[in-house]
Amino acid sequence: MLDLRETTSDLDAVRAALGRRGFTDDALFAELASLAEKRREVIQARESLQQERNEASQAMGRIADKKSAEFQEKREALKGLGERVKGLEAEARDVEARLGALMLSLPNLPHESTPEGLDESANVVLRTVGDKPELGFEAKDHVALAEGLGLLDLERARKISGARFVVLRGMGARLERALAQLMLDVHVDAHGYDEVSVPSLVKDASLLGTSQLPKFEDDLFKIARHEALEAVQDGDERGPDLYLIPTGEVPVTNLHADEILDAASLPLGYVARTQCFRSEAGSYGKDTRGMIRVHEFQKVELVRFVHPEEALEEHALLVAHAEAILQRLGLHYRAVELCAGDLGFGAHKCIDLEVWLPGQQAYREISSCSWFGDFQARRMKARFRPASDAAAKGSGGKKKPKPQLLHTINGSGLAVGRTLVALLEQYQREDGSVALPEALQPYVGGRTELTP
RNA sequence: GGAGAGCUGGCCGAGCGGUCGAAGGCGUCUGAUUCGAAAUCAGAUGUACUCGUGAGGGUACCGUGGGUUCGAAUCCCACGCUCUCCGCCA
Repeated sequence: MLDLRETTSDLDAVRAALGRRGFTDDALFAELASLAEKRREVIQARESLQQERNEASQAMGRIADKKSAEFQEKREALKGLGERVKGLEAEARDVEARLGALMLSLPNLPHESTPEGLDESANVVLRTVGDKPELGFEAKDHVALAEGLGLLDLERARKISGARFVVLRGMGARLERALAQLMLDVHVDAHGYDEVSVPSLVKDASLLGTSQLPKFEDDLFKIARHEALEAVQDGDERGPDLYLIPTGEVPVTNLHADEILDAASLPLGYVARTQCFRSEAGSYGKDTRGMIRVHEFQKVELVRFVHPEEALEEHALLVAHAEAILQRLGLHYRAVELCAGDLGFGAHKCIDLEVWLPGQQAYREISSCSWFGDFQARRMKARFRPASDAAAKGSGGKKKPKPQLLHTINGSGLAVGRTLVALLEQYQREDGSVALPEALQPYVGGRTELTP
């Protein structure tokens, strides 16, 4: 969420910044401006009436004899004041709720370094690492390879769960496990992240915090609990209130919701392997084959909580951490800076890592590393207290600095399933066997290749 | 599934219609003491909104929403969340 005061005090700047990402809605901005003004008026009216009520009631309290005629008289005189206060309170709440809903619907402002452009064609390739493997034969795709090697059983996945689910077997299952473990080990031991193991089901408030809700409910799987179901059947408005996480970002980022952290504890870095669930509504016909786009997959997620002044460098650092995995595995990939129009809803700046898939002759996203500025932190109320700095010391002031919103950064490090796909496709041999990179070998019992 | 308890400031925890933004403790900060530190003593220490150039003023917040009342952290109702015990279960 954007800051209300900053947004309304310079609405044109916000409109221009959001315009960069193709977000234009004049009616919305007009309503925002008028609601913001209305809000001030109502707040002022409410507060002055509250003050009147408080002063009168306190005067009542000071009258010793509650049975006196004076007391009775004053009480009569005050009847109705409370009602008027309540009326204004309700009005203020209504205005603030409408304004809040509008603010929640605004995406984040792109960072100044974010390239111009309205769709992915304007994304900028920052660097390409490694080379496309020269196979010398026609590349098979991961489905053909995996089925040839007995790693993948899509038919049975369909039987037990339906389309867009995957069953891995034998070395397929083991490779998934090995990859996740390699990733976790590198991030913990080499990059200094704290490993956490977190729930796959979260409350709506958590999804609101990381900005999957309220706008992207259709992308999520909801869990209907019995009580909640009954409430719905009884005509109650309340819906199910637990969701399957679409990414580890949600539970991990919300670890510090509603907290005020010590400045000295920053930056904080967490890594988690989680199951991820996506409804993939609206992606009919896209990537229907194999394990590129499925309802359930594993991902190793990196999340950093950082000081705003260090955020830009911290973002680059997280990208480097994710890249390190690709490099250890010897996978050819490129880093792409998303243009303003391709940014995710909450992102301030975003760099995608795209791995080369010979079977598709295309680069495919394997990690998306976003810097959210204070967009998520404001929704989550995740703050830190700055260290008392030299300025305060010099002036002899002993005021504690005010809490300030953190910046959040996250990215996959990496999507496990897609890493497996890339591995198979890039290391494939003409006979359908697949070599295994050295870094992975200790995790698969020393095996150096997969053979049919 | 059954029974019960609770939700108060950075944390713990008292309060149970007006004098309560809220005792006390812990933590933190400042000062005294010290060669320095620990210990001790004294003082300070919530968040947000709003008015004001400023100094400063006002308002809200004791899980959330509603009700009773001149007045609610305190009473009533609903909801949410957390916890405990029993049952079931990885």
